[in-house]
Amino acid sequence: MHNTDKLKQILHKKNLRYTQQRQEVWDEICSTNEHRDAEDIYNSLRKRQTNVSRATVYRTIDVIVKNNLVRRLDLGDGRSRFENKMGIAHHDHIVCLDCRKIVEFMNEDIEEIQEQVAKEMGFEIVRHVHQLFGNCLDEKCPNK
Amino acid sequence: MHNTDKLKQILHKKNLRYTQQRQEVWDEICSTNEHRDAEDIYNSLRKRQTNVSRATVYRTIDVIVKNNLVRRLDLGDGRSRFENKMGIAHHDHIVCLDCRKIVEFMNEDIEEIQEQVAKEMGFEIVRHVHQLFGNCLDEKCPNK
DNA sequence: AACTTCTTTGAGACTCAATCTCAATAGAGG
DNA sequence: CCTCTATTGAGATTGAGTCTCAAAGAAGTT
Repeated sequence: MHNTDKLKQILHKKNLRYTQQRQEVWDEICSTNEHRDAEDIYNSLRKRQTNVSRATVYRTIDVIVKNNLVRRLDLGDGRSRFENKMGIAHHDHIVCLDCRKIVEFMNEDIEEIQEQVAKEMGFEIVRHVHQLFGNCLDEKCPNK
Repeated sequence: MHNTDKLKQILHKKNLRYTQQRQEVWDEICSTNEHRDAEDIYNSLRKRQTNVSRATVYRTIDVIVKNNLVRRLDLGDGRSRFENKMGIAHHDHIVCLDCRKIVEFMNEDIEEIQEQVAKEMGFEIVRHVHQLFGNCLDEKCPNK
């Protein structure tokens, strides 16, 4: 399904209005697979002469996060990153402490065990955060 | 080892000074096993007439976190919680979305698999964050 | 005990991501 | 094209945490 249609569909379903600004923000987010923060997205929009206010960028991101088009990532550095979720399977993240590279991983066994652990402790998991921080062995990474 | 000695020892090793204020903050942190934030700790100190400034509370927490007496916990709600690490084994956390109860868990298999996964992806893990968010089945929990 | 050196403290200013306010603007169904 | 609401933009505000700098105070030295 095309970007425009997907956004329109969701906004309509929730009785929200389809606006130029929301489309611009959504287009911007769809334009790369990097993990960018709200400020980056805002700046990219300005750079291509698209005037959407900072408040609207934040508000639009909230809407699309709540509607599962985008995932909010909190890597503990004080600002949220966002990643397009369209057609992307669940995964968690490994972050290089030197070059800040972010790599995705997914392990079915971990997923199962954590489900089991939670059950044993009397919990039903709604969501989880699993992040590994370390050093990558990449040649181009500083500290090599 | 007694609280006072442990703190003195560490400060001395790092050529930092042992002060009344640092002792007060450390005592306050040792006084419970809850996961409190800096503001809570600051308020508890004031409540018992102990005047340590907010800046000093934050600075002291930084010192003891860096020296492994205390663990900083980021549960994604915008402020750090702290937990005493003295004699406490490694564990991760399950958080109830309804009552905010925090329970600890530890699973050796998950620890091993995540180490393995990181290795396969060319990383050496330095630290990790693993948090499960969900609903507890506790009778006293709201939404029951 | 007095001296010296260097660290620490407190009060409040400041930062920075994110949220809020409210008047003006503009979707969308009739 | 009207009406009813939702949305927008600019800038103020929030809140956790950090910084500044003069004054206070550890701790080693004589």
